[in-house]
Amino acid sequence: MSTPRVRPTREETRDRIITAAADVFAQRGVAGTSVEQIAVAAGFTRGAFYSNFSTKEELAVAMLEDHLAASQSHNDALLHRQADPAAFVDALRDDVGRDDPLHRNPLLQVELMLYVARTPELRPVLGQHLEAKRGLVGELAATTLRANGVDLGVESDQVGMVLVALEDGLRLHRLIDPDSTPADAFLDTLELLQRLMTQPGPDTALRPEAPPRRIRGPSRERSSRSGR
Amino acid sequence: MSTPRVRPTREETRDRIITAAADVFAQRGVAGTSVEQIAVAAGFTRGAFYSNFSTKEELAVAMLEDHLAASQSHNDALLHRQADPAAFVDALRDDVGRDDPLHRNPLLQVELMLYVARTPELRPVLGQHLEAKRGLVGELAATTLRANGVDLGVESDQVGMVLVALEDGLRLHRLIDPDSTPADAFLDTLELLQRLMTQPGPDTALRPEAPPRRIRGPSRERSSRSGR
DNA sequence: TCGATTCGATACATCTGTGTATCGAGTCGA
DNA sequence: TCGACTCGATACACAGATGTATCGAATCGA
Repeated sequence: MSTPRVRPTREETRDRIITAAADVFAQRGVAGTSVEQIAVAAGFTRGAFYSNFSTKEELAVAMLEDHLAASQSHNDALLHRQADPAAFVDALRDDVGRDDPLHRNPLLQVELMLYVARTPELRPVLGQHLEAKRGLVGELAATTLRANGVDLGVESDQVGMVLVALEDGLRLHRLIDPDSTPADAFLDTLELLQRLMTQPGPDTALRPEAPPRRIRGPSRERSSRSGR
Repeated sequence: MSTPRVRPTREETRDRIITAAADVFAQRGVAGTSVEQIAVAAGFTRGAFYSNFSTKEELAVAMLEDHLAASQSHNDALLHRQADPAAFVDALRDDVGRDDPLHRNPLLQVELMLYVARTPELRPVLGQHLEAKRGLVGELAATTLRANGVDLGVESDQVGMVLVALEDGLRLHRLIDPDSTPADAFLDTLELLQRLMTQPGPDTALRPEAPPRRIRGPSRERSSRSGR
């Protein structure tokens, strides 16, 4: 049998603190959270906190770096396994059901972005990540469009910039009004754009056989895609 | 001669406090700012603050409402004076050089959005404003497209949702890396989209006579548009 | 000009948060 | 099993923030 642990590993403690802090940061913000609140949320006292981190800011940085590393490796995997170049939207759809706790917490994501914006030495870190994501998304989009014989006349990086900004903008607005900004608004918009770009020109832009697609609305039902 | 005021009007004091608080909130966040810091930034003591507001939160709400009112009336004016329906981008371009201090401070805008997101009773207020802006932008876009004989097959509200989200997303990313997210990225993207939508179909999407337009880059120079 | 009132400054009591120093139980190697 | 070490809990000293009570100068009406 395994050793009946009474005291958790140092790393376990550290992870529990980070995980708990993620929730509290999302609720109250980094500045609005005390070390005590973090420790209690993790089931410890401040002693445990100061034994693992020297300041709240150090914890915030660790949390950010954890997330960026996870996100980065996820994105790399996404790019490499891209078998079907036309499945652009599907590839991004995989992004949704990720395990990373930060990824599932839009409030925390925005909070950390704001935190980074106010911390000059962190900006390059997130900036690089942002550019990488733009590159990935832009490349996926360009590949898809190219496969359809479309040339937008803009660099893929710029397409990436726009799409990633759109995603984060919708995320932000969803914090304010989830009803008017459904969770799948981004993916649905992607599909719409894809259709518009690979369609005949303006004169026939309205295709009767493809009824106007509702972006908003109860499109919760989604055809369960096969494995992977 | 006018009365040599020694003591500022109550309203002047209030406005000075709100204006000063806007700066401090942008720098440190609402939660990270003390009442003392606000008072000092406004050139007063805490006594003046508590004489005008009962809590920091009340000040934040007042600031938000001031901004929303200004923004709303601005948007209304924008809609009514829309003489040329094709000048969609130009209409929005007017939005840039506005006097409203909050409008000129993207960090504060995001900070307040996050503040609202965490304050349930404020969400409907900002939510309504968001929907109004979506409606305005969507309507402007739809009008422009209609004038070009384009029908996207989506409701204008949804176009508005996407465009406003794009604007805010770019704003957010600009906080992290202004170099890779130029100030005019949004307007340039609008122009690009407008061109794409009113262009011939995919087969001729690449128009040699219109060289690929750089969204990013030193496009700082902008042809000074004639008055109004 | 004189009282009444307004409003910002000052002083005070209280509370919350921080970081460190110390303690003690748990863990691990020999 | 024993001793050294690790790490979280506890206690303490200190700093900063909050809100209120009080004071006094500026303003306004008569």
